[in-house]
Amino acid sequence: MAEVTLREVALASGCSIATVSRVLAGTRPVGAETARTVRAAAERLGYRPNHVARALRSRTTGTVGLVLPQITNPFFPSLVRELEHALHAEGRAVLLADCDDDPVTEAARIGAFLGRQVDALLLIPVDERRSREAVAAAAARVPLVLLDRGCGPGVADSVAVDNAAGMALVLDHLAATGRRRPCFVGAAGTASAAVERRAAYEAGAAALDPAASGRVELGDFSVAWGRAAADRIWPSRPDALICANDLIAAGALQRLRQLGADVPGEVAVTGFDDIPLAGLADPALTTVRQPVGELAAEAARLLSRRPADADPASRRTVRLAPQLVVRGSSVPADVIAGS
Amino acid sequence: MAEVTLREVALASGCSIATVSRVLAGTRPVGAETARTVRAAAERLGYRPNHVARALRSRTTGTVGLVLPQITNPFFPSLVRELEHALHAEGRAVLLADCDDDPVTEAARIGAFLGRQVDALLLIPVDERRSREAVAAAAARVPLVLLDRGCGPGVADSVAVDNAAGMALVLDHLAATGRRRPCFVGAAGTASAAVERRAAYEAGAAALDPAASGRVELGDFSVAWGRAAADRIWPSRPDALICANDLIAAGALQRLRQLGADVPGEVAVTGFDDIPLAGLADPALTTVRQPVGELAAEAARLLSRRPADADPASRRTVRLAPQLVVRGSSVPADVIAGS
DNA sequence: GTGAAAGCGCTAACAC
DNA sequence: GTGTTAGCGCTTTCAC
Repeated sequence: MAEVTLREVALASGCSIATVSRVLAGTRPVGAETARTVRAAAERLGYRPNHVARALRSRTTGTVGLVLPQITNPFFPSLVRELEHALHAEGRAVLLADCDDDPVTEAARIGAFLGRQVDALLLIPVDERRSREAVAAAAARVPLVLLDRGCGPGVADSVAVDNAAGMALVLDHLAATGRRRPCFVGAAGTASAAVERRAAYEAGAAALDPAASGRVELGDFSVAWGRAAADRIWPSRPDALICANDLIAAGALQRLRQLGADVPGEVAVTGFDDIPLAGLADPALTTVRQPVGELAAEAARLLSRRPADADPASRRTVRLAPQLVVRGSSVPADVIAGS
Repeated sequence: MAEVTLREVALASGCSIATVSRVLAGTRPVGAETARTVRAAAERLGYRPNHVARALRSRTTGTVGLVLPQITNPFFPSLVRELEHALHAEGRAVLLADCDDDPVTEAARIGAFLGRQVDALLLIPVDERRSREAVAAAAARVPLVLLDRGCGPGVADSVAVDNAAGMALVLDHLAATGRRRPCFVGAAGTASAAVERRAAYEAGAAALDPAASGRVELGDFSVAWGRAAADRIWPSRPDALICANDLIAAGALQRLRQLGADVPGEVAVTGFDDIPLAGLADPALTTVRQPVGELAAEAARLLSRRPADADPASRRTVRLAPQLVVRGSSVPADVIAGS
């Protein structure tokens, strides 16, 4: 199984190695006749280009590092999928790193990828602050796009959903369906999703009820917190629980039903992200779908556009519009079926 | 940001490139004094080895390709996580491919990885039969380990859970808790998990009830099928629904409750895999946990052990023992709490 | 124990 | 349009 090299194809087709390279890589114009001969020889010998040699010479590996906090976070798999497809379509390969939600591990993985000469990095930072140093250092070396979460202003290009718009969609929907006593169940901390979604709730809820902006409970982005929050909040009888993500919503929904609450009759529950679990809950969760495919496409576009040494001042933040998905947790099933 | 190379470290430390290489790679014994000087110079200049150059010369990239059917399948993320950690611990990087459940895409991704000179492939085949050709071809070129699913006998080394043992755990548990009229809800097709789990049910169920082996309904590994199966089966009042995976079980459980069934009072429901959803269902699903960490460790071990041109006849299949996780869908909550 | 030299397979200048 | 000539940065003989 000795690998066929350019040299052997050149020998077989009677021209130089450089010409063969040009034909096969399409780098520069080549005579039609020669091209045909070369291609035939390459085909016949079963030539497969050696990407490592190519990378060494051309100083570009065609490889992108994808660094994420925890692949087991249910929102990430679909994002990974879209990114993999978008990048593969451009002939690039994806190196994957899972950071175990730890900034130290994250820094190590970033370093390992840089050592492997990735052309660019796609990164969902573990932490708004504690990831910043490693991210900034990496962004100085290769094009780097932040996804889904921010990492401080001006650190790198970033692509994320428009959290405020998503929250507004939810509030409009609840207002339109007659809810007047909403309550927000969010996450504490500085993560951009947590902060932005809460701020948008506070800004928009006053339209339903002057007191609504103050009804905010903060925990973390987990099912367990959703359950606990339901226990705390239900005695005050809100008519809508607006949760900062689907995990919280799933937990809240489950506990509300255990407490005997009628969902959506007495109380609506909404989530955010539209992870697979959202459609499986009972009743299924009304939620905000992130435009995962567009996020991936936009991230890929930013990566290829930015030259290696681009001006840091030109950093861009792209915000994409989310979509409201109405399901049974906010509206009776017959209404959905009838619409 | 000119990269520091061995040459510069050599110049700075007053010895040859070769010596520097030997010190930094630890390939061969080097004088203690020289080593110290070299290391200091490398440190001071901020030397970072270029993996691409190393790969070209040493013909090993330190890279493993991980090819899977669909990262959005909820069983895979935790497996990917464990594999990434196990491989990173050995200094290897993971190239990820998502095949969209399509054997043609799968073959393309395998080819792309081979072109990138991966040292080895870790592969969860899309299809028992339609993946075989590409897998066999790849296995002839690099060490290749099949994970979770088989791909025909003797095609490659493989690591998977012992499905029969898992099914036996479920049947023993149900028998011990007094169930006597079980029914199996599985998946049609030739996928090894589908076949092995069904066969194990048929072999073991007769101990509970001579007629049980015949009570088998086959669809696919989805929530929707679980719901449909519950509709079909509930009229015959089984006292246990043994599902081939957690998605089926989640669907069946949801529908059974909608039909007014008392779970676990009237009927127990069990799953397989222990995906995150299993713990979130209401009541939480009794299921069989795959030893994900061990699967990953064993796969990594097989990869590093097998020499490139190993004898095809020495192919190994490793089966790892699963673990029963008893939750509320098969046993009343107070029993679990009290145990 | 250390250095000199020869490439790994490919692409990029530079001539013609 | 095509060939010739240099390497990319590293590891690895082969001498000493």
